[in-house]
Order: sequence, then structure tokens, then C-alpha cells
Amino acid sequence: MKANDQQLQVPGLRMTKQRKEVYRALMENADHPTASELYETMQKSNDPMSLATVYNCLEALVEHDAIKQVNVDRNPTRYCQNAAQHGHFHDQNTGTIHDINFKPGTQLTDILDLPEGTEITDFEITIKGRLP
Amino acid sequence: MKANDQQLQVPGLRMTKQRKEVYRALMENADHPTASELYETMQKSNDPMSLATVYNCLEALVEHDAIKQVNVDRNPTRYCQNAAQHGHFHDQNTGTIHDINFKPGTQLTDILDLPEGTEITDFEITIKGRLP
DNA sequence: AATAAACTTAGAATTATTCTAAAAAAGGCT
DNA sequence: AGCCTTTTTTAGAATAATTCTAAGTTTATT
Ligand SMILES: [Mn+2]
Ligand SMILES: [Mn+2]
Ligand SMILES: [Zn+2]
Ligand SMILES: [Zn+2]
Repeated sequence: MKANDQQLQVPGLRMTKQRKEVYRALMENADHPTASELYETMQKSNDPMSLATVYNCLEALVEHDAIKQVNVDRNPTRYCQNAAQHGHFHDQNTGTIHDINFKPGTQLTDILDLPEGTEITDFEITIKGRLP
Repeated sequence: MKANDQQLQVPGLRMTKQRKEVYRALMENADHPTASELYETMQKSNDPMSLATVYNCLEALVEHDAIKQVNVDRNPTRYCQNAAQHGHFHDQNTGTIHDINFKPGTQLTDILDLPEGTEITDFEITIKGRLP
């Protein structure tokens, strides 16, 4: 077992060669790549895999909360390294997507008027705008 | 001019027969219909229109801030009556989508750590979960 | 080893949305 | 009203991200 194989463990998910590869490729690409972009990366590696497998791996990783999906409008789904709670900012000047963290101690229910006792299983926040 | 034609005015947008129809159909359907669902509604009316026109009209109305788009994951885009700032709750028990209002006096920047001076042009908040 | 379950794969299929190019409608002007 | 220009509508074709299928491969279990 190599030194940094630890971070490739995902509780409850069998880490196949392909899943490890996809996960690692995403960890090395901070700018929220699409499935196709990750597939292109795979093609350049020593053991390429099919596009269907890239989709399958990403789905498995999302399902096990190891990575996040990012949907901006109807654009192709992008994938995010950051498994922690956060939102996304789509900079209309550059077209890039940035992570936006919550202010410490705050949460969605601070500003949203949800019925008492609502169970939130997931959320997605995307902001479009321009940086100063 | 009929009594309730007033609400069909959208500043800066020529309100054609089709745009009025699409707008009215959406105002009469509170459960966030898709373009196809609105198209089906149109077919049952006295003057049906093409699906492309439904898409065109919805796009024009969105562009002029008369209605909103709602994207939940990769599902077909839904359209929302409510032009005011709000989020959406996707109830996983029923599959329905509800509007979620901001608590009075609060805003996104209360909880999100955006760079000082960021200009927000649009945002989308979707929450998945279960009601009590 | 044998069996079963999970995973990968190529390629086909799906389908929401967009595009194209032509007809129709609307608006402006005289 | 007529003429000209711009916008809108339309049917149908095209696009493309994603999912599906069914067969092979790998992995786990007995
Ligand atoms: Mn993210
Ligand atoms: Mn809405
Ligand atoms: Zn991110
Ligand atoms: Zn709504």
C-alpha cells in the first residue's frame, strides 16, 4: 500500500482501480471538470477507461459523499473535489467556478424560511456574477 | 383591453399572443411545470403553438425577469411563476417542488463568504429533503 | 475451484434542448 | 392603405449529455 492511498478510501465503497483513478484525477483538477474532461484525462493515462465508466465512477463517488456535483443552468454537470458543505460562484467574466464557503456558524436555515422540522438531505447553491 | 391584461405587461418585452398564453398558463399552474407540460397545455387551448415557441417564450420571459427557471439536478428545466427572490425545496416524498422564501431582512451574503464587492447577477438555491 | 455478485465496457438509445431556414406577424413610415 | 424592416413563429432536423443494454471481466464468497 503506497503512502497516500489512505485518502482514496471511501467508507462503504469498493475502490476499484477505475474509481481510484477518477477520484485522483478530480483531486488533481481543481477547476470543476466535466465527465468528458475527466474522460480525456483518463485517455492520456496508462490505463484508459470508457466514458460510461467515468460516469459510473463519478456517480458512485457522489453517492458516497466523496465528491459533489455542480449544476449551473443546463450546462454539462461538473464535479467538485470539495466534499464539504459549500456553494458555487460562476464568474461571468472568466467562466470559472469557485467554491464559496459558509460563514462560520451559519447555515441555510438562517436565511431560508423552511417549515419547522424539515429534513434537508442535500442542497445546491449556485451564484452567477462578477468579481470586483 | 380586458380587465386583467395589466399583469401581462412585461417591461421591455413585446407581449405577443404566444407569450401571453405561455405566461398565463404558467400563472395558472403553480407546480413548476416543464416546457413540455406547458406545451401540452397549449395544445388543448384554442390556438396551439409549437414546442419551439414555448421554449422561445419561456426564454424571453426569463430574460426579462418575469418568471424563473428551476433546475433540479439534471431533470428537465422547470419554470416558476414567482419572479421574486426565493429558493426551491424538492420534497423527496412527493416529488413536488415548493418555493422557499428568505427570512425577512436576510440575504445570501449573510451566510456565504463572498469576496467583498462581488456583484451577484443571479442565484439558484435548491434543497432536497423531506417535510415532517 | 466453483458460484455469485459487482463492475466495466462498447455501442446504441434516449431526450431535452437548440438550431435552421422559411413563413407569418408586427411596427414604422409615408 | 401600401411598402419596408425587424421580430417572431414554426416544423423539422440536429445536437449532445447522459443513460441504457447486454456481454465480458473482475472480485468476493462459499
Ligand atoms: Mn462543490
Ligand atoms: Mn422559483
Ligand atoms: Zn467546488
Ligand atoms: Zn417557485
